Amino acid sequence: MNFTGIITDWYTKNKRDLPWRKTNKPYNIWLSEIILQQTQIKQGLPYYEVFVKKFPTVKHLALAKEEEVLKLWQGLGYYSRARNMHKTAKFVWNDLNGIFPLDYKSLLTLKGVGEYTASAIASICFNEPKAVVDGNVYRVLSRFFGIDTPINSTEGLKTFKLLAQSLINNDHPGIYNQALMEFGALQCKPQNPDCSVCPLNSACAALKNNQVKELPVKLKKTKIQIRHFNYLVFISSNRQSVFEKRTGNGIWQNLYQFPLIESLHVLNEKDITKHEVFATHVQNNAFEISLYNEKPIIHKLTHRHLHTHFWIIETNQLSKNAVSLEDILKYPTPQLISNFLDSFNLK
DNA sequence: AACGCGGGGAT
DNA sequence: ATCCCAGCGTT
Repeated sequence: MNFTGIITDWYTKNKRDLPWRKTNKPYNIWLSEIILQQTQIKQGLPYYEVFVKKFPTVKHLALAKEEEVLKLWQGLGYYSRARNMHKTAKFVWNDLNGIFPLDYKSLLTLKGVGEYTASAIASICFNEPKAVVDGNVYRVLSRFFGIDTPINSTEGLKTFKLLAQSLINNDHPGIYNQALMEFGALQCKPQNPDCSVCPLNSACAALKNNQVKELPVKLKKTKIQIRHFNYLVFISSNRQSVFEKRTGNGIWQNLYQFPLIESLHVLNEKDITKHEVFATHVQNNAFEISLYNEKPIIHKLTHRHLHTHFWIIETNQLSKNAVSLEDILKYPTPQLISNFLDSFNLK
C-alpha cells in the first residue's frame, strides 16, 4: 500500500468520533473549520456544540447581533474569526440566497476563509481534490519525506503545498484530508510520537535518519513583550461601573473592558489618580481607591505578557458611560477580564 | 515577506 | 519556559 492508502486505512481504524464528521453540510463544516483554526479540538469542541445549537443554520447566524456572536466566542481567542464568520454568514444569507459557494475558488472569496479552509470545505463537502496544508500536514510530510525546508519560509510553503497536492486521493479527497490531519494529531504528534506502532515506520525518512525530533523545521520565534495594564474598576454608590467597547484595530477588537491605562512600567496610585483616563470618570467627586491585586496578574498571549493590576475605585457618582454592575456580565470580554469578574465578587 | 492576533494543552 | 494548535488578514 502507498502513503495515501496507509493513512486512509489508519484513519478508518483510529479516527475520533466528532460531531462535524456526522455531516457534510457546508455550513457545519465551515463553522467547525473556523473554530478549529489554530485551536485544538479539545478546546474548540464545546464552542462548536454551542454554535450549532444556538445557530442551526447560516440564517440564524446571519440574523444574530455581532455582540451575541462575540459573547458565545468569548474565551476562544482570535476574535477576528468570530467577526469575519458573522460577516460571512450575513453575506451568504443576504447576497447568495443562503447557499455557500460550491467550489474552492469561490470559497476563497469569503472573509476568514483562506487556502486551508477553502480546501477543507471543498474536499469534504464537494469532493473537490484540494489538499489541505495545516500544522499536522507540515509535520507528517516533513518527517515521512525527510524535508528540512522551514515550513514557514516561502520555499517551504510552496514545497509542502505541491507535495500535499500530489498525494491527494482523487476519489475521496475529504476523507484523505481529514485522515492526514488526524494522523498528525494522534500518531505523528509534535512531542514524543510512538514510532514503534506507526504504520509508516518502515518507510519514514525522519525515523530512519533519527530526525523525528528535529522535523519539521520552523523559522524563528516571536519575541515576547511586556506591557503593563491598569484597569479602573469604578463602583458607584448606585451600583454602576464603566465598561467600554474596544475600538480600533488592535487586540480584542469590539470586546468590552474597564477603562484601561496602559504603560511601559509599573504605575502607582498617584500615577493612576492623576491620569486623564481617571479624570474622565471621576472629576470633582469624592473617591476611594484601592489596589485589588498587589501582585500583577500576568496574562500570557502569544507575543505579549500583560502585567495587569485592577484598581477598585468607589465613588458617589460616575460621569459617563455608566452601566449597572449586573449588566457587565452580559458583554463579550477578553478572558483576562472574565477571569477577574469570576474572582471579584460584585456584591 | 513579516507581523499581529488568544487562549489553553503538553512536556 | 517553550512549543504547538484543522490559519487569516493586513501592511
